[in-house]
Amino acid sequence: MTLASQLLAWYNHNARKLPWRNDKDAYKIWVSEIMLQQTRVEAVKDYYARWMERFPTMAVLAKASEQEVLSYWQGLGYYSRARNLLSGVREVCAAYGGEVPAEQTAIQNLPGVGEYTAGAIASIAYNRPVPAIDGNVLRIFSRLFCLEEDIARPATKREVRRLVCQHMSVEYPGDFNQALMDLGAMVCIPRHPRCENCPLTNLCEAYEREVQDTLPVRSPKKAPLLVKMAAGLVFKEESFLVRQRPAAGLLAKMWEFPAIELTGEEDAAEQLQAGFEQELCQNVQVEKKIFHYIHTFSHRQWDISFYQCEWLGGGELPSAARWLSPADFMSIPWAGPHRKVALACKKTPSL
DNA sequence: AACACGGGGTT
DNA sequence: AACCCAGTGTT
Repeated sequence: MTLASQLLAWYNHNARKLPWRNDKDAYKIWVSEIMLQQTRVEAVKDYYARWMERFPTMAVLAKASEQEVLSYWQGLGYYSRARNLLSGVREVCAAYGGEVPAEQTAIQNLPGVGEYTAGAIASIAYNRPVPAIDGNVLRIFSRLFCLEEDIARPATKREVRRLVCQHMSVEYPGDFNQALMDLGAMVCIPRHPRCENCPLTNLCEAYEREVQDTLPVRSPKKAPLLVKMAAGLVFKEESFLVRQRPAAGLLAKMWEFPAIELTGEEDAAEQLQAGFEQELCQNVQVEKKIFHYIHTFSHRQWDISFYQCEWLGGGELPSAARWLSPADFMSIPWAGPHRKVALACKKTPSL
């Protein structure tokens, strides 16, 4: 018996039934892999179903607008994934005759597709004998071979890649890679692995030495930066003033109620009013605070207050800003906590 | 090598 | 409250 044969035997009886495993369509594998990056399976299921209903083929997706695509991604996070997926699919339609290429190197040249995702698509959709090394695989192999170096280090990843290539199934690379994902999700889980259910304990050095709970080793993350913000809700003739965020950076191209980062000691209302003047050429009277949210990202935390404002007049709006009726609120992708406020405003436009 | 990039579930 | 997740791109 080999590692691969033991793993595949286990997989044949324990594979999870997942919506994107119903066939080997490279586009479906691609979409699922991108959605699953840094995102839990349970969170992805609903998004995947809605996505496939609206964008069942690459030809359909290629013709959709970026804004609509972002709306379908709204709430999943890491929005560059959606923008890259759209441009990647357009590239496949234009340069590859509408077929996802089968070579890992070609797949990896598509935007948003790195080594892991290219390996997953090549192995699952095209049966290419290439590894797909993600957090699950790093965790499993760090335990199997008792690797005590930080798994974030390139040297550790190279060592895992070497070991995976040495042990992977050449006959069933797609099932082998998916089996590792399932093992990582159900048995060799991050904390307190369920070794009593594992098909590989006879090969596992960490199990042998009873150190499976101490692996993998990873460097500590730094605390998120705290950012205080103020946003203004300006209502005029049945519409609210909204604007699109810049094309790059956090929540790129998503929409928000005009907001500023608060600095120093100055009064929040004063700073917000000045922001409307400077950035939007609008004169507003900041009134009372009506919403407050703490929104935590992976690397920063917004402490954001939403103020009701009275519109007193203004010049022409910059191109990124416009008046939008609450009836149209769900047609645009909202930036994080702004969506909650938009929903509240939609329900009670008067406020 | 370090950092930017979301959001939510688990412990 | 800390930790983690089917990572990729930029600096």
